[in-house]
Amino acid sequence: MTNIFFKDNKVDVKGLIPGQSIDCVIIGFDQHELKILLLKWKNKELWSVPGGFIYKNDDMDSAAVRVLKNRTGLDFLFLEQFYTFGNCNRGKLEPGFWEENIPEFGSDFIDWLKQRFISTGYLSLVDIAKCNPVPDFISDVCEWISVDNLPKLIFDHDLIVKKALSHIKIQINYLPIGISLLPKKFTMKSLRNLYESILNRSLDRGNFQKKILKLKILIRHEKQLTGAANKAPYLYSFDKAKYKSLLDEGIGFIN
Amino acid sequence: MTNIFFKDNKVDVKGLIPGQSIDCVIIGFDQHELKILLLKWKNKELWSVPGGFIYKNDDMDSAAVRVLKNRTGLDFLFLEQFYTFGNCNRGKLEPGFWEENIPEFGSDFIDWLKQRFISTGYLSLVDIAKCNPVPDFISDVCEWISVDNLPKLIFDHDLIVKKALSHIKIQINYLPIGISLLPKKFTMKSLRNLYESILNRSLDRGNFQKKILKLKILIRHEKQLTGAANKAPYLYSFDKAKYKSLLDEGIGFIN
DNA sequence: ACAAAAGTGTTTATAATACACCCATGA
DNA sequence: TCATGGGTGTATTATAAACACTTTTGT
Repeated sequence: MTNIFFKDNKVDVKGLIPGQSIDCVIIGFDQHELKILLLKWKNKELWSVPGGFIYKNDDMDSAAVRVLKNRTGLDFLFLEQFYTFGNCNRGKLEPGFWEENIPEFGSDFIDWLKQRFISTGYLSLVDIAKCNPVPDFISDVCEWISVDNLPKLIFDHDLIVKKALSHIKIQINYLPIGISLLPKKFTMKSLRNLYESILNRSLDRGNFQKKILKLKILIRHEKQLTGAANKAPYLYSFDKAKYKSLLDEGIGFIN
Repeated sequence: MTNIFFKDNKVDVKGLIPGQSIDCVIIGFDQHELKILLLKWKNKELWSVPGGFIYKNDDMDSAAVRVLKNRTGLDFLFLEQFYTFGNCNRGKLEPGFWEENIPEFGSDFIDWLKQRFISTGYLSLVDIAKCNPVPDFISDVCEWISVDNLPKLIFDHDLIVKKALSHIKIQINYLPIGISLLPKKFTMKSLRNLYESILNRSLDRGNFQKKILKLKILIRHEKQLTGAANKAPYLYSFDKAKYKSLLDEGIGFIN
């Protein structure tokens, strides 16, 4: 639990910028599908994207880094702002929601939560295997959920997730997709599956392989004997330096 | 002058969301170059992008529409959010700046202005000929300035402009470039010049023409006799319906 | 030997690029 | 009739798409 804005066991709201929040869409890739890190609210069948607030002497980006660190245990992740959600009716809940669900945090905090919030959405791409998901003060579960099978989300978080996913799709050639979402060593099939999941269409096996090999950003390693009755695939890793220098002009092997 | 938050000749700050602002990068195209609508602050050699604040019962998008309307006299323009600027040191000015420059607005407003602001940047593309630039309460000039020759800008407005221009460049195939920035009828050369200005490189004349004609979004009109000693160019206009249906998938004639 | 999936090659179609050609215009 | 810029065509190259062929693996 992030406890930085707690004081005498009550939430100290004074140090926070009012009316402004951060929401992080944290994306991972698990074998064959994209997943998103979600929080399940205590005693509710209601989920949300991890979020947080901004300190008065904090850059907004730093606040996003903090949220990410608190939920995943990870630092130095890819993190990028993608949209700010500012509709005036975006935070509506049934009356008494906060009082029922988090009475222990005190009425000052509850009043504070009831104000209108403008929230800036951040996108992060992470390797699920490295993550250590931790619930926050308002949730009891923090879990990877398939983006194809999302539960009921609070507020406008379904919109936030949708925007984030379309951001990834549009920016696919300019985001560190492979290097952020895959483990250090991976097969060509994994990499292709990843791109197929994001684009939501199948890509020709042979052409995909040819194109990405031509970019010279992959290092080929030993074969991986899977035990299956077929040819074993090579393992690959990224040449980080080449990957990053290519990223600026776009890793344009998909159109 | 926008006077909606004035009351008894003083600025009434109560109705506004504190700490949150809008900045509009309004882009036009004048013959051969991209221009941006800037405000010159009273008695200062200091310019800024038009901005404004958000009412407590106002969507952020509506606030941006209002700013645009107030500065240009125009409604129904292309307007799109592109980034939110949230560094904690982004509003620094020398001490006494507000007191010296706008004492007439009262100390409540000045105190209010001194708080930290998180500002969301909006991009608008407009036809310069249709605009009627109007200064706001803090400026005495509202003028189109070439983006290649920007004056000293206040706060982080140079960063805001830079981000907006790179946004246009990256999103070029998904923005209503031609239809927003050009007059109703235009020559092929104007259209090409526009794209060249945005991309900051020259495009082959023949290929450009062939590609855009193949999209079937242009309607050819009468020739325009320029008085020059050469073949007269055709005038074109956009087929709005076809243009808009193409935009979703990207007007992809530039790579 | 066979099925299955990996790695690579081939063919075809499409698109990008460079630039050549002819035409209209006013001096 | 000449220079200038506009409209269009062509040859070349590069890229994309479809899919065929070969290789490796375990049964």
